[in-house]
Amino acid sequence: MNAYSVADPTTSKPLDTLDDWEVAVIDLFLNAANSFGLPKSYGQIYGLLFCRDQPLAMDEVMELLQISKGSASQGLRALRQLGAVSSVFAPGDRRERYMAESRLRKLVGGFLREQADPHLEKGTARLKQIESLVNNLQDEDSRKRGARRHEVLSGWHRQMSRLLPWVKMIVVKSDRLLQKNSD
Amino acid sequence: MNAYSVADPTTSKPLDTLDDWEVAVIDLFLNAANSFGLPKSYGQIYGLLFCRDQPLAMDEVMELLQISKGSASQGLRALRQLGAVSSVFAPGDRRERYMAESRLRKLVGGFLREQADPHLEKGTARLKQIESLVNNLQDEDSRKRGARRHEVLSGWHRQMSRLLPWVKMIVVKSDRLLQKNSD
DNA sequence: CATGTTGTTCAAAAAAACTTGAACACAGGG
DNA sequence: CCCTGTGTTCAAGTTTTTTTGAACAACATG
Repeated sequence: MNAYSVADPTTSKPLDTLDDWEVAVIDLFLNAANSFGLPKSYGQIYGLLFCRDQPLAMDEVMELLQISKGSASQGLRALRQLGAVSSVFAPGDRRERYMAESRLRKLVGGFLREQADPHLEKGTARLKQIESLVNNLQDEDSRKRGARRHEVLSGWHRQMSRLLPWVKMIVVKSDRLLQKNSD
Repeated sequence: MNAYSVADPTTSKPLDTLDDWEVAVIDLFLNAANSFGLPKSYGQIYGLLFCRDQPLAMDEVMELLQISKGSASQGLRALRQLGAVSSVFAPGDRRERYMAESRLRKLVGGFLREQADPHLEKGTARLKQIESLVNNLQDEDSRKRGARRHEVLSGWHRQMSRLLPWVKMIVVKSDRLLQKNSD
């Protein structure tokens, strides 16, 4: 047993508790979420669903992870938004049930679409703003220095824009080389 | 003039204040640092140095950005560690002076080396731990499920390990295509 | 409709991350 | 040696982010 185990002996069926390896996987995703700048509860929720064969309902997620209704609701929404989680309805049950997307290319694609792409767009606007501020400068030397910096930033922006499609493509390519579609 | 301008009229030389475009660039890097999971002060410091032709000393950074000694010291150390900032000594001045690295491939390389590589290493250890926990399971079906999940995670880990060198290479390649070495 | 179930929202509480500044260490001069 | 300029450290304070839970909306069901 471990910290996530449910104490109540009347609910001691395996699916109501977490195995030790599941706790380890959940913790792995908790840390991963952190390094991607996402709340740790998102990582926990994804990790839990990732471990399970059967989709889970929100109250089961709350119970197993010992998190609040609010966290579960917001986490599941964000994960669906990222394409990391999808939902299904079991016949005869009004509750929505959630399962993890475990194809890496989908996860990477969703993350880049939601996080990187918006940044690139904002970057375009910011670069324009900087350019105009630089052009307003009176002093010749200052304007030249500003213009050089603007060029460097534009170059970075261009390269980043080129890089992203490659990142997606490489993941797909590895995917095919491995002759699987589940990673 | 802007929020970063120094009020004291006795120090009104251009290099003691920030141009509007510099403020915009600093803000750009502030936001970028945030999205890379770095403290915003790191972004500000890098942004300031990026704008300048001449290397700045720590007290100049503090003054221009209005940040504390501690932030400046820690920020500069971290940025040097990342390879984003290098230091030089001007003759006849005991202070260390700092300048920004503006070659994208160096920045990306340093970031990946300091952030991604350690994660991959920790991942290897975690995967071993998970594997052993899975192998300890008594129940046949549980063990099988755990083993499948471990395989998926190992596959992701492998793909990520392969992806990183490509990311570095693509940046270098663009670098050459552009026939420049300053971005 | 009244009721129970499911899920969302959001203000307040808690936790985490960042910044500050005073104390400290170190290195040259004088 | 002592003093001054430079930079680091870290406990405490501040800010930001995340989590919580009670109130609320939506909806099916009897």
